[in-house]
Amino acid sequence: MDKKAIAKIIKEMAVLMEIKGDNPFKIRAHHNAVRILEGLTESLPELVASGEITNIKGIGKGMADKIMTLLNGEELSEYQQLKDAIPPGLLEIAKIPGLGPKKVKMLWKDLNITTPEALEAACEADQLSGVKGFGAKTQEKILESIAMLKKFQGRHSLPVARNAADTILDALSGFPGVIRVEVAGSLRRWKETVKDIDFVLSAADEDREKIMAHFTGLAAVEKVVASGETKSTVILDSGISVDLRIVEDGQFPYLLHHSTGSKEHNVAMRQLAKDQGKKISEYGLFQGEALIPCETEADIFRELGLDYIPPELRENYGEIEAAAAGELPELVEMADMKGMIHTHSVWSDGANTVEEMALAAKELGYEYLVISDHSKAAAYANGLNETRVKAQHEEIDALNEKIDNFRIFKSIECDILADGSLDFSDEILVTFDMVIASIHSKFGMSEPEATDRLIRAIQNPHVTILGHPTGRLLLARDGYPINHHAVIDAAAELGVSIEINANPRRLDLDWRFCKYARDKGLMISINPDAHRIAGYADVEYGVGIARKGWLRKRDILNTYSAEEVLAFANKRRER
DNA sequence: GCCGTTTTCGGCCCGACTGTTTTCAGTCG
Repeated sequence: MDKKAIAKIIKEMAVLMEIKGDNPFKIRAHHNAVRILEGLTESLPELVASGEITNIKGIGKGMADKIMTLLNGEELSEYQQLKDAIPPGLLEIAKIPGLGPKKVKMLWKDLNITTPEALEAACEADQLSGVKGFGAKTQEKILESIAMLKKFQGRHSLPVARNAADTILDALSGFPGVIRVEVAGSLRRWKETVKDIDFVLSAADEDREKIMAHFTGLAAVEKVVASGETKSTVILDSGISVDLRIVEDGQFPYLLHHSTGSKEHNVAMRQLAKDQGKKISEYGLFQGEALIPCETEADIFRELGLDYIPPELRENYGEIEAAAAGELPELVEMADMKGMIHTHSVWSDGANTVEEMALAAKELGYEYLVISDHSKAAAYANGLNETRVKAQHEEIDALNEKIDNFRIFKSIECDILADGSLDFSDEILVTFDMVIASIHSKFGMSEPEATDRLIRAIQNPHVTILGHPTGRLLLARDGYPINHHAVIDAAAELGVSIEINANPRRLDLDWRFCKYARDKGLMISINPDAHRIAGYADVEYGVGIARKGWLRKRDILNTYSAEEVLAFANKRRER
């Protein structure tokens, strides 16, 4: 059983224990373990085998034993007992907003409701309103929640969320009485998908009501879920839930920090404050009863003895310790990006000509463009055969003559075949300035097979960059399973770069592996995979994810000049 | 279930909103 499956089971155990009514701290320990597993970059079997796993804060002997049992494919008796004791449909019911473990248990014990379908029927038959703690309103809300869950998957892609957030931010920032307003939450932290959007806003007490009314009355608002003096929640017509919290301006930085999260970062920050004899909440940083005045988030961090922690890093994955030690990385920025790598043209499945793509990149201030159309195996994408490759190279040579102060590199997004070989011979590959190798077929592999396939591919000396390493499509399909650890080690060893595919549907390499890759000396490339000029804008998502992964300018291939990038490709070929 | 060197037992972050109450439990972030 792999890490992902183990995390899923421990998570399920936590929910089952909640419904059962177990010790809340035991439950929290399980939730913590899930998060640790999800963020783990080291090989789980190795950590367990060496016993190192119990050195991870939050994993003790008990949890290590559970993990080991599952890892060995053995049955976990505690899990089986929980499953035997609690009907499986309750797990689905627990996902319905507004229904927590206590109410789920009550539905089960009092009404014998154990499936979402039964719950829906019971609501329609008005059977809930008589149960203690439930009422007509609750019943109505459950029906709405069930309908909403059916309509929307619950998470949203970054472009959908950012567009919605920008629109609301515009509407709020110009409104009378608004002093400061910012997007917080997972969107500010650059998570790869978001569940909702959080706004924090400062205003005088007397202006709150009209600002709240303005917010809940916005054209994009489909439904007002909750509306209070300091906090409101709405659902937009696009299906995203949006929270707005309002405080007086003096509290703004504390609320911004609190609402940005992550939850785990906040818990650790509160503990840190407590250790220093202070207390932090969304209302302030306190020494005893006295507020420690802070104008900005940076002031808050400074008062706690920390460097400013950029929102992207606030996941409690070591950023607080690094900030205390003055060892936070100087993160890569959009302005550092010098070239567009991994782009397509009309030669394969792109919408613009090479010339149009080049002129647009130049216009945006970039110094070079790497054109990497699909190779012949990608027939569905009008992939290039050997003859057309030659013709495209002639076109690129001519354009390089014609366009001043700009460089177009000849490249190819070369398909990795099932056995790990590439679909062009070395005689053809050598004619490219650099080669991106990607998998586009035969996704149904086991982890060892897929890992081996990728490593074999990058062992070809012509390969410069590994494209979208897992092939995942966010919110749509999981990638093929790979051992990230092994692939990153191999790439670092060979001098091959791995891309962060900046398309917001991919964002693959996952940010959780970036820091490990960086520390292995791997060069990361932030690539738009642009199929049209507008696709260049996706680089911003890639930079956001790279920042989230602790990457600095020097870790990113396309922050280097055209000559340096070419040198990188040539150096790999010489190895 | 995890943690810790003034602890191996006794803690474990904090507050708003809702609905169903008439003072609060449950849920959420």
